[in-house]
Amino acid sequence: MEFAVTVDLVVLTIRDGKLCVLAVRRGIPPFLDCLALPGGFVLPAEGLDEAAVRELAEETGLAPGSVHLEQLASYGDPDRDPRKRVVTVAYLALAPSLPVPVAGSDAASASFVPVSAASSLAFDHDRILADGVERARAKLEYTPLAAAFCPVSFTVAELRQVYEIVWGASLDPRNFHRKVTGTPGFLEPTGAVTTGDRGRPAQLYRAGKTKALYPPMLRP
Amino acid sequence: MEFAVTVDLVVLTIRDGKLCVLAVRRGIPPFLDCLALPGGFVLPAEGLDEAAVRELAEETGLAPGSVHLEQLASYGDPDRDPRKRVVTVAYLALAPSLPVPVAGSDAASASFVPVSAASSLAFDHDRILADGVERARAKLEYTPLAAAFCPVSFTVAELRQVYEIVWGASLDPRNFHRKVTGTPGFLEPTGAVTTGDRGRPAQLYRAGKTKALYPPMLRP
DNA sequence: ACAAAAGTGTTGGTTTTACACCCATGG
DNA sequence: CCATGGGTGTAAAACCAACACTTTTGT
Repeated sequence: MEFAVTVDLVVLTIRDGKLCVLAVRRGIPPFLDCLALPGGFVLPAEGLDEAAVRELAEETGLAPGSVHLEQLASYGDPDRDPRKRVVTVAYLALAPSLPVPVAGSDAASASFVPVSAASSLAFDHDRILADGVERARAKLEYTPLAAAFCPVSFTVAELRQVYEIVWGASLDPRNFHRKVTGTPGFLEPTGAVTTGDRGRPAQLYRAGKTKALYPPMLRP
Repeated sequence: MEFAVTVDLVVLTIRDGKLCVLAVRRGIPPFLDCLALPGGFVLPAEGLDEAAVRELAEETGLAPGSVHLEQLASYGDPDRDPRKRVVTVAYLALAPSLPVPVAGSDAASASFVPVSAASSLAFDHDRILADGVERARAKLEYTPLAAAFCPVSFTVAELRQVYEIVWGASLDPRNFHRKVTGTPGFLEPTGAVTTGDRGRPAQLYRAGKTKALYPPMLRP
Protein backbone atom coordinates (compact mmCIF):
# COMPACT_ATOMS: atom_id res chain seq x y z
CA MET A 1 0.00 0.00 0.00
CA GLU A 2 1.32 3.40 -0.97
CA PHE A 3 0.74 6.52 1.07
CA ALA A 4 1.47 10.17 0.65
CA VAL A 5 3.28 11.61 3.68
CA THR A 6 3.09 15.24 4.66
CA VAL A 7 4.27 17.37 7.54
CA ASP A 8 1.88 19.88 9.10
CA LEU A 9 3.02 22.64 11.39
CA VAL A 10 1.41 24.00 14.53
CA VAL A 11 3.35 27.26 14.84
CA LEU A 12 2.41 29.02 18.06
CA THR A 13 3.38 32.51 19.06
CA ILE A 14 2.05 35.30 21.21
CA ARG A 15 0.63 38.43 19.60
CA ASP A 16 -1.35 41.19 21.29
CA GLY A 17 -1.51 39.21 24.50
CA LYS A 18 -3.11 36.21 22.83
CA LEU A 19 -1.85 32.79 21.89
CA CYS A 20 -1.87 32.64 18.09
CA VAL A 21 -1.32 29.95 15.50
CA LEU A 22 -0.03 30.28 11.96
CA ALA A 23 -2.73 29.41 9.43
CA VAL A 24 -3.02 29.56 5.67
CA ARG A 25 -6.10 30.17 3.56
CA ARG A 26 -6.50 27.26 1.19
CA GLY A 27 -6.54 28.17 -2.50
CA ILE A 28 -7.55 24.78 -3.85
CA PRO A 29 -10.17 22.15 -3.04
CA PRO A 30 -10.87 20.33 -0.89
CA PHE A 31 -11.71 22.82 1.87
CA LEU A 32 -11.31 25.70 -0.58
CA ASP A 33 -11.03 29.04 1.23
CA CYS A 34 -10.86 27.29 4.60
CA LEU A 35 -8.09 27.97 7.07
CA ALA A 36 -5.57 25.18 7.45
CA LEU A 37 -2.31 24.52 9.18
CA PRO A 38 0.68 25.10 6.92
CA GLY A 39 2.38 22.01 5.64
CA GLY A 40 3.46 20.08 2.61
CA PHE A 41 4.73 16.84 1.23
CA VAL A 42 7.88 15.20 2.47
CA LEU A 43 10.41 15.14 -0.38
CA PRO A 44 12.10 11.93 -1.52
CA ALA A 45 15.53 12.70 -0.08
CA GLU A 46 14.64 14.33 3.21
CA GLY A 47 13.79 13.05 6.67
CA LEU A 48 10.72 14.09 8.62
CA ASP A 49 12.52 16.64 10.78
CA GLU A 50 14.21 18.06 7.72
CA ALA A 51 10.89 18.45 5.98
CA ALA A 52 9.47 20.25 8.98
CA VAL A 53 12.41 22.63 9.11
CA ARG A 54 12.08 23.33 5.40
CA GLU A 55 8.37 23.97 5.61
CA LEU A 56 8.84 26.23 8.58
CA ALA A 57 11.39 28.28 6.68
CA GLU A 58 9.15 28.44 3.61
CA GLU A 59 6.10 29.55 5.54
CA THR A 60 7.64 31.93 8.01
CA GLY A 61 11.13 32.83 6.80
CA LEU A 62 12.32 32.01 10.31
CA ALA A 63 15.84 30.71 10.78
CA PRO A 64 15.85 27.18 12.24
CA GLY A 65 17.89 28.16 15.28
CA SER A 66 15.53 30.80 16.59
CA VAL A 67 12.48 28.57 16.87
CA HIS A 68 11.74 25.52 18.98
CA LEU A 69 10.57 22.66 16.78
CA GLU A 70 9.54 19.21 17.92
CA GLN A 71 7.48 16.35 16.56
CA LEU A 72 3.95 16.35 17.87
CA ALA A 73 2.13 13.25 16.58
CA SER A 74 0.99 11.55 13.40
CA TYR A 75 -2.48 11.35 11.96
CA GLY A 76 -3.57 8.85 9.37
CA ASP A 77 -7.27 8.09 9.39
CA PRO A 78 -8.17 6.52 6.04
CA ASP A 79 -10.59 9.29 5.16
CA ARG A 80 -8.80 12.31 6.56
CA ASP A 81 -8.12 13.51 3.02
CA PRO A 82 -10.89 12.79 0.52
CA ARG A 83 -8.48 12.63 -2.44
CA LYS A 84 -6.08 9.92 -1.40
CA ARG A 85 -4.51 8.19 1.54
CA VAL A 86 -2.35 10.72 3.38
CA VAL A 87 -0.48 10.29 6.62
CA THR A 88 0.65 13.53 8.17
CA VAL A 89 3.34 13.98 10.75
CA ALA A 90 2.52 17.08 12.78
CA TYR A 91 5.22 19.27 14.29
CA LEU A 92 4.91 21.84 17.03
CA ALA A 93 6.87 25.08 16.72
CA LEU A 94 7.10 27.81 19.33
CA ALA A 95 8.24 31.19 18.01
CA PRO A 96 8.98 34.53 19.67
CA SER A 97 6.48 37.32 19.22
CA LEU A 98 8.83 39.42 17.15
CA PRO A 99 8.65 37.93 13.67
CA VAL A 100 7.29 40.29 11.07
CA PRO A 101 3.84 39.64 9.56
CA VAL A 102 5.21 36.50 7.90
CA ALA A 103 6.78 37.08 4.51
CA GLY A 104 6.78 33.49 3.38
CA SER A 105 7.40 32.60 -0.22
CA ASP A 106 5.09 29.65 -0.49
CA ALA A 107 1.80 30.70 0.94
CA ALA A 108 1.50 34.44 0.79
CA SER A 109 -1.76 34.14 2.69
CA ALA A 110 -0.19 32.84 5.90
CA SER A 111 -1.21 34.76 9.00
CA PHE A 112 -1.36 34.39 12.74
CA VAL A 113 -4.84 33.94 14.13
CA PRO A 114 -5.76 33.61 17.80
CA VAL A 115 -6.24 29.97 18.71
CA SER A 116 -9.50 30.92 20.36
CA ALA A 117 -10.72 31.98 16.91
CA ALA A 118 -9.18 29.10 14.97
CA SER A 119 -11.99 26.63 14.57
CA SER A 120 -13.35 24.74 11.58
CA LEU A 121 -9.91 24.26 10.11
CA ALA A 122 -9.51 22.01 7.09
CA PHE A 123 -9.07 18.23 7.37
CA ASP A 124 -8.47 17.10 10.95
CA HIS A 125 -6.47 20.23 11.74
CA ASP A 126 -8.78 21.22 14.59
CA ARG A 127 -7.69 18.14 16.45
CA ILE A 128 -4.01 18.62 15.54
CA LEU A 129 -4.15 22.19 16.79
CA ALA A 130 -5.81 21.11 20.03
CA ASP A 131 -3.13 18.48 20.56
CA GLY A 132 -0.41 21.03 19.87
CA VAL A 133 -1.82 23.57 22.30
CA GLU A 134 -2.20 20.93 24.98
CA ARG A 135 1.40 19.80 24.40
CA ALA A 136 2.62 23.37 24.73
CA ARG A 137 0.66 23.87 27.95
CA ALA A 138 2.04 20.69 29.44
CA LYS A 139 5.59 21.41 28.41
CA LEU A 140 5.61 24.79 30.14
CA GLU A 141 5.24 22.88 33.37
CA TYR A 142 8.36 20.79 33.30
CA THR A 143 10.61 22.37 30.67
CA PRO A 144 11.96 25.90 30.24
CA LEU A 145 10.19 26.16 26.90
CA ALA A 146 8.28 29.30 27.77
CA ALA A 147 11.47 31.13 26.83
CA ALA A 148 10.94 29.99 23.23
CA PHE A 149 8.07 32.49 23.05
CA CYS A 150 10.36 35.33 24.15
CA PRO A 151 13.08 37.25 22.33
CA VAL A 152 16.67 36.25 23.09
CA SER A 153 16.73 38.67 25.99
CA PHE A 154 13.67 39.07 28.18
CA THR A 155 12.44 40.00 31.63
CA VAL A 156 10.83 37.85 34.27
CA ALA A 157 7.58 39.72 33.72
CA GLU A 158 7.59 38.88 30.00
CA LEU A 159 8.15 35.25 30.85
CA ARG A 160 5.33 35.34 33.35
CA GLN A 161 2.99 36.78 30.73
CA VAL A 162 3.83 33.82 28.50
CA TYR A 163 2.71 31.44 31.22
CA GLU A 164 -0.40 33.45 31.92
CA ILE A 165 -1.42 33.63 28.27
CA VAL A 166 -0.70 30.01 27.41
CA TRP A 167 -2.28 28.67 30.57
CA GLY A 168 -5.08 31.20 30.69
CA ALA A 169 -4.48 31.79 34.37
CA SER A 170 -2.93 34.58 36.40
CA LEU A 171 0.15 34.01 38.52
CA ASP A 172 1.51 35.90 41.49
CA PRO A 173 4.35 38.07 40.15
CA ARG A 174 6.38 37.87 43.36
CA ASN A 175 6.27 34.12 43.79
CA PHE A 176 6.79 33.59 40.08
CA HIS A 177 9.90 35.72 40.16
CA ARG A 178 11.37 33.80 43.05
CA LYS A 179 10.55 30.47 41.48
CA VAL A 180 12.05 31.03 38.05
CA THR A 181 15.16 32.81 39.31
CA GLY A 182 15.58 30.10 41.91
CA THR A 183 15.35 27.18 39.48
CA PRO A 184 18.92 26.40 38.46
CA GLY A 185 19.61 26.52 34.73
CA PHE A 186 16.30 28.16 33.80
CA LEU A 187 17.53 31.73 33.41
CA GLU A 188 20.92 33.29 32.84
CA PRO A 189 21.26 36.96 33.80
CA THR A 190 22.65 39.09 31.01
CA GLY A 191 23.59 41.92 33.35
CA ALA A 192 21.59 44.40 31.30
CA VAL A 193 18.39 45.99 32.49
CA THR A 194 15.36 47.42 30.74
CA THR A 195 14.92 51.13 30.42
CA GLY A 196 12.26 53.43 29.14
CA ASP A 197 9.36 51.62 30.73
CA ARG A 198 7.40 52.85 33.65
CA GLY A 199 8.56 51.64 37.02
CA ARG A 200 11.74 50.10 38.25
CA PRO A 201 14.00 48.68 35.51
CA ALA A 202 13.98 44.91 35.24
CA GLN A 203 16.89 42.52 34.91
CA LEU A 204 17.24 40.95 31.49
CA TYR A 205 17.79 37.22 31.16
CA ARG A 206 18.41 34.74 28.39
CA ALA A 207 17.36 31.10 28.37
CA GLY A 208 19.57 28.77 30.39
CA LYS A 209 20.92 25.42 29.37
CA THR A 210 18.56 23.16 31.31
CA LYS A 211 16.10 21.09 29.33
CA ALA A 212 13.96 20.03 32.29
CA LEU A 213 12.71 21.95 35.32
CA TYR A 214 13.08 20.59 38.84
CA PRO A 215 10.89 21.39 40.54
CA PRO A 216 8.31 21.85 37.79
CA MET A 217 6.11 24.91 37.45
CA LEU A 218 2.65 23.77 38.50
CA ARG A 219 -0.49 24.96 36.82
CA PRO A 220 -2.79 26.64 39.34
CA MET B 1 6.25 10.81 -3.65
CA GLU B 2 4.98 7.48 -2.42
CA PHE B 3 5.87 5.97 0.93
CA ALA B 4 5.25 2.73 2.67
CA VAL B 5 3.84 3.25 6.15
CA THR B 6 4.29 0.77 8.95
CA VAL B 7 3.52 0.62 12.63
CA ASP B 8 6.17 -0.67 15.03
CA LEU B 9 5.40 -1.67 18.59
CA VAL B 10 7.39 -1.11 21.74
CA VAL B 11 5.66 -3.60 24.02
CA LEU B 12 7.01 -3.31 27.55
CA THR B 13 6.34 -5.65 30.41
CA ILE B 14 8.01 -6.80 33.58
CA ARG B 15 9.41 -10.32 33.84
CA ASP B 16 11.69 -11.71 36.53
CA GLY B 17 12.11 -8.28 38.06
CA LYS B 18 13.35 -6.74 34.83
CA LEU B 19 11.84 -4.40 32.29
CA CYS B 20 11.45 -6.39 29.08
CA VAL B 21 10.50 -5.57 25.52
CA LEU B 22 8.84 -7.76 22.94
CA ALA B 23 11.21 -8.54 20.06
CA VAL B 24 11.07 -10.75 17.00
CA ARG B 25 13.93 -12.52 15.26
CA ARG B 26 13.95 -11.41 11.63
CA GLY B 27 13.62 -14.22 9.10
CA ILE B 28 14.34 -12.18 5.98
CA PRO B 29 16.90 -9.61 4.91
CA PRO B 30 17.76 -6.92 5.59
CA PHE B 31 18.99 -7.46 9.15
CA LEU B 32 18.45 -11.21 8.77
CA ASP B 33 18.52 -12.96 12.16
CA CYS B 34 18.66 -9.65 13.99
CA LEU B 35 16.20 -8.79 16.72
CA ALA B 36 13.62 -6.18 15.76
CA LEU B 37 10.54 -4.58 17.19
CA PRO B 38 7.35 -6.25 15.99
CA GLY B 39 5.37 -4.33 13.42
CA GLY B 40 3.89 -4.38 9.98
CA PHE B 41 2.34 -2.39 7.18
CA VAL B 42 -0.73 -0.25 7.65
CA LEU B 43 -3.54 -1.67 5.56
CA PRO B 44 -5.47 0.43 3.05
CA ALA B 45 -8.68 0.69 5.02
CA GLU B 46 -7.37 1.11 8.56
CA GLY B 47 -6.21 4.05 10.62
CA LEU B 48 -2.91 4.15 12.45
CA ASP B 49 -4.33 3.27 15.85
CA GLU B 50 -6.32 0.43 14.30
CA ALA B 51 -3.20 -0.93 12.68
CA ALA B 52 -1.37 -0.83 15.99
CA VAL B 53 -4.18 -2.67 17.75
CA ARG B 54 -4.24 -5.30 15.03
CA GLU B 55 -0.48 -5.83 15.12
CA LEU B 56 -0.54 -6.06 18.88
CA ALA B 57 -3.19 -8.75 18.73
CA GLU B 58 -1.30 -10.62 16.02
CA GLU B 59 1.99 -10.57 17.88
CA THR B 60 0.83 -11.16 21.42
CA GLY B 61 -2.70 -12.47 21.30
CA LEU B 62 -3.55 -9.85 23.89
CA ALA B 63 -7.03 -8.41 23.94
CA PRO B 64 -7.06 -4.69 23.23
CA GLY B 65 -8.69 -3.80 26.52
CA SER B 66 -6.09 -5.33 28.78
CA VAL B 67 -3.12 -3.39 27.43
CA HIS B 68 -2.33 0.30 27.43
CA LEU B 69 -1.50 1.47 23.90
CA GLU B 70 -0.53 4.95 22.79
CA GLN B 71 1.24 6.53 19.88
CA LEU B 72 4.91 7.19 20.55
CA ALA B 73 6.47 8.98 17.58
CA SER B 74 7.19 8.62 13.88
CA TYR B 75 10.48 7.88 12.21
CA GLY B 76 11.18 8.50 8.55
CA ASP B 77 14.83 9.02 7.75
CA PRO B 78 15.30 8.45 4.00
CA ASP B 79 17.73 5.57 4.52
CA ARG B 80 16.21 3.91 7.55
CA ASP B 81 15.16 0.97 5.37
CA PRO B 82 17.61 0.10 2.58
CA ARG B 83 14.90 -1.33 0.34
CA LYS B 84 12.53 1.57 -0.03
CA ARG B 85 11.22 4.68 1.61
CA VAL B 86 9.38 3.65 4.78
CA VAL B 87 7.86 5.87 7.44
CA THR B 88 7.02 4.05 10.63
CA VAL B 89 4.64 5.19 13.32
CA ALA B 90 5.82 3.72 16.61
CA TYR B 91 3.38 2.79 19.36
CA LEU B 92 4.09 2.16 23.02
CA ALA B 93 2.26 -0.67 24.76
CA LEU B 94 2.42 -1.52 28.46
CA ALA B 95 1.34 -5.03 29.36
CA PRO B 96 0.94 -6.92 32.65
CA SER B 97 3.51 -9.53 33.53
CA LEU B 98 1.06 -12.37 33.23
CA PRO B 99 0.80 -13.04 29.51
CA VAL B 100 1.94 -16.47 28.49
CA PRO B 101 5.15 -16.87 26.46
CA VAL B 102 3.45 -15.12 23.53
CA ALA B 103 1.53 -17.39 21.21
CA GLY B 104 1.28 -15.02 18.29
CA SER B 105 0.23 -16.25 14.90
CA ASP B 106 2.36 -13.97 12.82
CA ALA B 107 5.84 -14.17 14.20
CA ALA B 108 6.26 -17.36 16.13
CA SER B 109 9.70 -16.16 17.19
CA ALA B 110 8.45 -13.28 19.32
CA SER B 111 9.89 -13.19 22.81
CA PHE B 112 10.43 -10.81 25.69
CA VAL B 113 14.02 -9.73 26.21
CA PRO B 114 15.32 -7.43 28.95
CA VAL B 115 15.71 -3.90 27.62
CA SER B 116 19.18 -3.87 29.15
CA ALA B 117 20.08 -6.69 26.75
CA ALA B 118 18.20 -5.33 23.75
CA SER B 119 20.84 -3.56 21.71
CA SER B 120 21.78 -3.70 18.05
CA LEU B 121 18.19 -4.04 16.97
CA ALA B 122 17.35 -3.85 13.28
CA PHE B 123 16.80 -0.55 11.46
CA ASP B 124 16.53 2.40 13.87
CA HIS B 125 14.76 0.29 16.48
CA ASP B 126 17.39 0.99 19.13
CA ARG B 127 16.38 4.60 19.07
CA ILE B 128 12.66 3.80 18.99
CA LEU B 129 13.08 1.52 21.99
CA ALA B 130 15.03 4.17 23.87
CA ASP B 131 12.30 6.72 23.15
CA GLY B 132 9.64 4.27 24.32
CA VAL B 133 11.40 3.50 27.57
CA GLU B 134 11.94 7.17 28.28
CA ARG B 135 8.26 7.86 27.58
CA ALA B 136 7.23 5.10 29.96
CA ARG B 137 9.53 6.43 32.68
CA ALA B 138 8.16 9.92 32.29
CA LYS B 139 4.54 8.81 32.25
CA LEU B 140 4.86 6.96 35.53
CA GLU B 141 5.47 10.32 37.11
CA TYR B 142 2.25 12.07 36.26
CA THR B 143 -0.17 9.32 35.21
CA PRO B 144 -1.39 6.17 36.96
CA LEU B 145 0.08 4.07 34.14
CA ALA B 146 2.21 1.91 36.39
CA ALA B 147 -0.96 -0.09 37.00
CA ALA B 148 -0.85 -1.13 33.33
CA PHE B 149 2.11 -3.36 34.23
CA CYS B 150 0.10 -5.08 36.95
CA PRO B 151 -2.70 -7.65 36.81
CA VAL B 152 -6.23 -6.35 37.29
CA SER B 153 -5.86 -6.77 41.04
CA PHE B 154 -2.57 -5.91 42.70
CA THR B 155 -0.97 -4.80 45.95
CA VAL B 156 0.79 -1.56 46.75
CA ALA B 157 4.06 -3.46 46.95
CA GLU B 158 3.63 -4.82 43.43
CA LEU B 159 2.96 -1.33 42.20
CA ARG B 160 6.03 -0.06 43.99
CA GLN B 161 8.17 -2.72 42.37
CA VAL B 162 6.96 -1.51 38.99
CA TYR B 163 8.21 1.98 39.79
CA GLU B 164 11.48 0.66 41.13
CA ILE B 165 12.13 -1.53 38.10
CA VAL B 166 11.13 1.01 35.47
CA TRP B 167 12.96 3.87 37.15
CA GLY B 168 15.87 1.80 38.35
CA ALA B 169 15.66 3.38 41.79
CA SER B 170 14.48 2.22 45.20
CA LEU B 171 11.60 3.88 46.97
CA ASP B 172 10.64 3.97 50.62
CA PRO B 173 7.80 1.44 51.01
CA ARG B 174 6.05 3.36 53.80
CA ASN B 175 6.00 6.74 52.06
CA PHE B 176 5.14 5.16 48.75
CA HIS B 177 2.16 3.46 50.33
CA ARG B 178 0.86 6.70 51.81
CA LYS B 179 1.37 8.59 48.57
CA VAL B 180 -0.43 6.24 46.23
CA THR B 181 -3.30 5.50 48.60
CA GLY B 182 -3.59 9.21 49.30
CA THR B 183 -3.75 10.28 45.66
CA PRO B 184 -7.45 10.39 44.79
CA GLY B 185 -8.49 8.22 41.86
CA PHE B 186 -5.22 6.31 41.62
CA LEU B 187 -6.29 3.14 43.43
CA GLU B 188 -9.63 1.55 44.20
CA PRO B 189 -9.67 -0.97 47.04
CA THR B 190 -11.23 -4.27 46.08
CA GLY B 191 -11.76 -5.34 49.67
CA ALA B 192 -9.85 -8.56 49.12
CA VAL B 193 -6.45 -9.25 50.60
CA THR B 194 -3.53 -11.44 49.62
CA THR B 195 -2.90 -14.70 51.38
CA GLY B 196 -0.26 -17.38 51.29
CA ASP B 197 2.70 -14.99 51.30
CA ARG B 198 4.97 -14.40 54.19
CA GLY B 199 4.08 -11.50 56.46
CA ARG B 200 0.91 -9.58 56.94
CA PRO B 201 -1.67 -9.88 54.12
CA ALA B 202 -1.84 -6.88 51.81
CA GLN B 203 -4.89 -5.05 50.55
CA LEU B 204 -5.68 -5.62 46.89
CA TYR B 205 -6.47 -2.69 44.62
CA ARG B 206 -7.50 -2.15 41.04
CA ALA B 207 -6.64 0.86 38.89
CA GLY B 208 -8.79 3.93 39.53
CA LYS B 209 -10.40 6.19 36.99
CA THR B 210 -7.96 9.11 37.08
CA LYS B 211 -5.84 9.71 34.00
CA ALA B 212 -3.47 12.21 35.63
CA LEU B 213 -1.84 12.29 39.06
CA TYR B 214 -1.92 15.37 41.25
CA PRO B 215 0.46 15.60 42.86
CA PRO B 216 2.79 13.67 40.53
CA MET B 217 5.09 10.90 41.69
CA LEU B 218 8.56 12.43 41.55
CA ARG B 219 11.60 10.45 40.50
CA PRO B 220 14.18 10.45 43.29
C1' DA C 1 5.86 63.75 45.05
C1' DC C 2 3.39 60.08 43.02
C1' DA C 3 2.27 55.99 40.37
C1' DA C 4 3.98 51.92 38.61
C1' DA C 5 6.56 48.03 38.19
C1' DA C 6 10.66 45.13 40.23
C1' DG C 7 12.16 42.58 43.66
C1' DT C 8 12.71 40.91 48.92
C1' DG C 9 10.96 39.31 53.60
C1' DT C 10 7.83 37.05 56.45
C1' DT C 11 4.41 34.00 57.91
C1' DG C 12 1.39 30.07 58.17
C1' DG C 13 0.05 26.02 56.05
C1' DT C 14 0.92 21.91 53.28
C1' DT C 15 3.96 18.39 51.49
C1' DT C 16 7.98 15.51 51.69
C1' DT C 17 11.33 12.68 53.99
C1' DA C 18 13.33 9.73 57.19
C1' DC C 19 12.58 6.54 60.41
C1' DA C 20 10.35 4.54 64.80
C1' DC C 21 6.81 1.72 65.64
C1' DC C 22 2.76 -1.49 65.58
C1' DC C 23 -0.03 -5.26 62.96
C1' DA C 24 -0.97 -9.78 60.98
C1' DT C 25 0.49 -13.81 59.08
C1' DG C 26 3.64 -18.26 57.94
C1' DG C 27 6.85 -21.22 59.72
C1' DC D 1 8.00 -17.21 69.33
C1' DC D 2 10.21 -15.13 65.63
C1' DA D 3 11.05 -13.53 60.97
C1' DT D 4 8.78 -11.13 57.34
C1' DG D 5 6.43 -7.96 55.03
C1' DG D 6 2.05 -4.52 55.51
C1' DG D 7 0.71 -0.37 57.19
C1' DT D 8 0.48 3.97 60.66
C1' DG D 9 2.53 7.88 63.54
C1' DT D 10 5.54 11.55 64.00
C1' DA D 11 8.91 15.13 63.87
C1' DA D 12 12.27 17.83 61.05
C1' DA D 13 12.94 19.84 56.69
C1' DA D 14 11.48 21.66 52.40
C1' DC D 15 8.13 23.79 49.83
C1' DC D 16 4.37 26.95 48.58
C1' DA D 17 0.72 30.67 48.66
C1' DA D 18 -0.45 35.00 50.22
C1' DC D 19 0.72 39.48 51.03
C1' DA D 20 3.34 43.48 53.48
C1' DC D 21 7.07 45.97 52.27
C1' DT D 22 11.21 48.18 50.08
C1' DT D 23 13.59 49.67 45.67
C1' DT D 24 13.99 52.25 41.46
C1' DT D 25 12.46 54.28 37.74
C1' DG D 26 9.13 57.72 34.52
C1' DT D 27 6.13 61.58 34.79
